[in-house]
Amino acid sequence: MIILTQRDQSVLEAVITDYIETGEPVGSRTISKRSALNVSPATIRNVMADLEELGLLHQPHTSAGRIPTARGLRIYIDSIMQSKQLERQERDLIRDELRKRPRDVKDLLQRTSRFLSQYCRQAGVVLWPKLTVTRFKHIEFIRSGPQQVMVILISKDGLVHQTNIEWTEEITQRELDKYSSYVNELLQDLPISSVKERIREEMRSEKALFDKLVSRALEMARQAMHDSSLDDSEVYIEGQSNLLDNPEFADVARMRRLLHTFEDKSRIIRLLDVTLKASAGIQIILGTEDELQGLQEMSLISSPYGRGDRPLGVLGVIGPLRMDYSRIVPVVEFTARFISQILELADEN
Amino acid sequence: MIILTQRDQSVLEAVITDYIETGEPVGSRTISKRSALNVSPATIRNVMADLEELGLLHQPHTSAGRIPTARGLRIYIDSIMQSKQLERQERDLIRDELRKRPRDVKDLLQRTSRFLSQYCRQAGVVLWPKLTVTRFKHIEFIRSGPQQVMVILISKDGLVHQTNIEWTEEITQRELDKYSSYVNELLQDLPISSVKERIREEMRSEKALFDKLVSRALEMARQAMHDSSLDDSEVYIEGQSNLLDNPEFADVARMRRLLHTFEDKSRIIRLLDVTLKASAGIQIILGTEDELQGLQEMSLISSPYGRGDRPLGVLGVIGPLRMDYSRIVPVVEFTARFISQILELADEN
DNA sequence: TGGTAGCACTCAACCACATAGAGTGCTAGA
DNA sequence: TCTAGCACTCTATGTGGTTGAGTGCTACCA
Repeated sequence: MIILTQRDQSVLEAVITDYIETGEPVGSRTISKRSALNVSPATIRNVMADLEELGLLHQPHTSAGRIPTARGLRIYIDSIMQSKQLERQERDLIRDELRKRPRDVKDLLQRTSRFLSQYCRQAGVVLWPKLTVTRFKHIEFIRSGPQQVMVILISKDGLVHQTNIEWTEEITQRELDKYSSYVNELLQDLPISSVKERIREEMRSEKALFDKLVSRALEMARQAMHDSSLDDSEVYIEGQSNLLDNPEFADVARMRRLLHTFEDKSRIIRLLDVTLKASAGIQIILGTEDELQGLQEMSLISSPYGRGDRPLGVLGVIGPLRMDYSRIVPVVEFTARFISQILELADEN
Repeated sequence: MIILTQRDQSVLEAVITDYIETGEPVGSRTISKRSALNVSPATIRNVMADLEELGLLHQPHTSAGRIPTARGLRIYIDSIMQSKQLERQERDLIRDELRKRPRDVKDLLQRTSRFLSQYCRQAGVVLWPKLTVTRFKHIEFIRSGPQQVMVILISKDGLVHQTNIEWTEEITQRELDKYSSYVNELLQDLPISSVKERIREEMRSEKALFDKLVSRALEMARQAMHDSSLDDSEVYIEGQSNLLDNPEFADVARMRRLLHTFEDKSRIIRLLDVTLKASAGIQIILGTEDELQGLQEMSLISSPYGRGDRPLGVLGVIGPLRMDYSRIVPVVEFTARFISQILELADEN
């Protein structure tokens, strides 16, 4: 555990704030002039040397100023930084932006992602709710071939999921309708995670053993819910081009690495899944080599949305390590809360 | 109309092939050695000077070689280039790639886009089928609140579309089921473009005037089909990072412009719509300033897919002007044909 | 003992200048 | 009509010098 004196903290904060603003290494003179503590550059230099020894600052070359390391940022974020409060008008703006034209969930989340990217001038990211955490609302079997059935599954939150299944014998739409309505009745309001279980249970019941319709309907439902893609996650990343405006991406090689990472969504999904499972409010992950390969020098501010006890997905902002955390953190926090509200409303019915 | 001698054509072709390969301006000496016509560099220089005067070649500075202009490329593509035939094994590879795991349409097209990007090492692009060009298969009204109805609309090709409508009075799922089955009967197999018309017609019929259920069902269907998003297009662009590997994007400013363009999909959609409407097989658009703003120096190779008389969407490849057209054109062509086949099969039922 | 002033030192960034090499245009000759 | 040769142009690359920001260290002060 690193213990910093009040002055150390002030200097660290000053370096970081200035660095976040300018993106350039910060010299001792600048800090001496800017910061509240009235000490000379030479003194600052001593403190900075100490902070460098602790691994919180870094000097690109001997005659340059300092920039914060990931470790330095970590400490700043965890114990020094004060998140700015959102102004009322800012909150209103976010609300208006997200509330307009309440179309389907997909639209809402896509727009959220776009909004986050624009408002924070970084990349906005939203992890799509997994079906498995919502509740069953409706299923529909539709004949799409002599022995082919298209299945549409709808969750309480308004998520729509689509699969195809092959059936062993020819089947009419009329029969399928009967299956649908039976299964709908049976599974109404169940958490999707326990649907499989319920079906299996029911299949063992007396009714299923003797009633051909029931047993077939159950078999079809079983196949439909067996689909592995039920558990698939999807992720929206918007505003990647905002990242390019940061001077840290003057380097083309870096850009390329980053875009590659964004295209291979699975890695991002895995990362967001961590936040989802932690589900402990806002979370900030700094891209040191070990944690997010491919996102070195990047940083992720994210928060789960949904009910506290039942998070649906994750939303947040991806940007360079040099981001204005004190501004973006409350924006992400507020957005997550607001989206949760909207979705909860839908879920009531 | 520009008339070129045989030799002019050969030189133009040689410049372009070499330029496509290396990305560097091509000098007279290189061509003299490489090309089949055995003439000295000096002669080539004369020809090149002529071609430059015609606006087909361009010289970045006096002591550099030539690069083709968009106009030069146009002529090359239209009348000089011979598309390579696809090897059997290449065709098999494409087929295997696209046929595996026949999930829903979305998945298929997304994979197609990804495949095109990987195989051509450029960005792959797919314009999603518009609902309006397919035929009606199934509609489902689902209660999502006391006065709110979620509408799921499914087309023959397996496209799923979702809307919400507000209803003026409270309504039960049971009623909604009746509406669904009535509307399904009524609209079965109609082209979606004429569905609105059909509904209006039916609303004027005697039945609708006296039967409350019918009139309400029709009203609901009308509202559902009124949704402007029916006509929305969506577009998938994959493999943007491939573009970065081209040396022409060493320039960061250019990159940024390009990414911005890709994020504002509406422009791309408008562009692809042109191809869709022309529906005349493969089409190559070169990004001279006037045609595609934001895509300067880029080029689009695209082809509609679907039936000839009823194209569903467009797929293709976006890359720099310097692309291996002779290789990519047949790939796009074959892919479009193959995807059309797959979708047509689904449409039969 | 902690803070400060001063000074020598380091290093990137910038500029001016020189050089090499690729490629051209032009002219004279086959 | 084509080609060989030559002078010319222009970029890319490299070199050396200068500038300025910023440091570390030491000596001094309260």
